[in-house]
Amino acid sequence: MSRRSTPKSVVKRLPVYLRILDNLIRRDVDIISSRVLSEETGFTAEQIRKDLAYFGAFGTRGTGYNTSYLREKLLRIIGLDKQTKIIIVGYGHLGKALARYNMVKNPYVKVVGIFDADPAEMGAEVEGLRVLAISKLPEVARESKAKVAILTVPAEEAQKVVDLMVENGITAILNFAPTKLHVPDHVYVHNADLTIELQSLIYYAEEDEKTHQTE
Amino acid sequence: MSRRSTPKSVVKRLPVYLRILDNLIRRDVDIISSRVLSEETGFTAEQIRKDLAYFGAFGTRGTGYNTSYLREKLLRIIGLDKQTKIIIVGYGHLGKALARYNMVKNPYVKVVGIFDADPAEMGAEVEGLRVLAISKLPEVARESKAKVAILTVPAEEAQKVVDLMVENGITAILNFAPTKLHVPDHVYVHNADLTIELQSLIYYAEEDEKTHQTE
DNA sequence: CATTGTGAACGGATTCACAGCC
DNA sequence: GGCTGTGAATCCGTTCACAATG
Repeated sequence: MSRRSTPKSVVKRLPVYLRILDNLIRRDVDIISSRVLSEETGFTAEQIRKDLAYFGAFGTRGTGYNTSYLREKLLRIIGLDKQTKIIIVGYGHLGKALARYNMVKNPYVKVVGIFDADPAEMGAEVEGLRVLAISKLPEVARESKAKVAILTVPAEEAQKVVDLMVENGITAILNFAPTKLHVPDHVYVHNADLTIELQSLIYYAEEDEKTHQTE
Repeated sequence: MSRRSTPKSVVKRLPVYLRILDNLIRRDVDIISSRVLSEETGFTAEQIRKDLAYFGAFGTRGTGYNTSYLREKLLRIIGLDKQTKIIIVGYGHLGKALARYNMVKNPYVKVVGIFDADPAEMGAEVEGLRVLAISKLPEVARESKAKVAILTVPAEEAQKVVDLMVENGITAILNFAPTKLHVPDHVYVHNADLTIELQSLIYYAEEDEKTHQTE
């Protein structure tokens, strides 16, 4: 299960499969074919089979995939089999929303620290967690051994905060700040600048093009 | 400037260029080379030249690109030369954040309607706009001629809301709901399920892989 | 016999290498 | 001389077609 070389395009689809499987299991569906998964996800059946085969042979020929078994495998592959600790830095509108968002209430993820530069927000209680000054980040990150961070600070402060995160063991960052982050090679950054997502959407707004759902 | 066939990969990068140009112009930089744009964006210089050349020859050989001129061109290409009207449906934590987010305060975009199913949220004032019942969506969408929508309702309600949007002229949707949307061919959906983005990030959290910033 | 798993073909996007131009 | 614009080569991901198998 070499993480090293998995195509990014595959990794992006794995959580989608997981979500569908969670739904199917909740509806007591035991077996699912790549064909039906295709209908639920919008990806082609071949692509789904290739994606899954990438990590091993999880299906049964002639039958399909066992939903619970596949779910276990996917949890393991993604790294959600144990609860992931994350920190949130930036407690503006977006940081607040994310802290309260379902994402963070689901069983796979646990927020272990929320930080902000603005003293006015400090001390606020969110889901039993106090908002702390950024100066407390090193302590919390090190003690919790959190590896994942969500960044929603203003662009001007982003790089400084990222340097601090990286120094203290963070290796994966979901970046909402509208700026390119510079990080060492072992750190993974996923940019999710919502302004940019909205602007590329606008490009398509006026035209009558084929539908292409993008993740 | 055929919108019809532009590669999606190119479209995703255009707003990034725009953001850099805005910054450069603010700092009174007149000329920029693809090399420097490359450093600012993380994309290769060749790729940037190809992307821009896709829409015409905007640069000057031996010199570079005029920042203001290129900005004008990009605004036109993306469709931001005139203010884009958008609606936001779903006024939970995330919808609230987005309504107040900078994205929406920037000059390119104007929110013309905010809707929610929950009467408790209705009537709330956001930036001079009242939160309305979803039953008012058709009227507002038609009168404003808005083409772009941001969707942050729960998964169960998403499809119903989308059908209503599409009936009333929406052609581009930024979907935060964790579900696949079914839309006619002329409607473009961009999925931005934050749970999924976080989960694919977690995949990378433990490994020591090369940095690959993704947009 | 239905459905998975996969080598081969294909196509789209990126990189290379250089011609064209200021 | 320096930087853009672009055809050719390459790389990577998707689709096709089918062999493998419960």
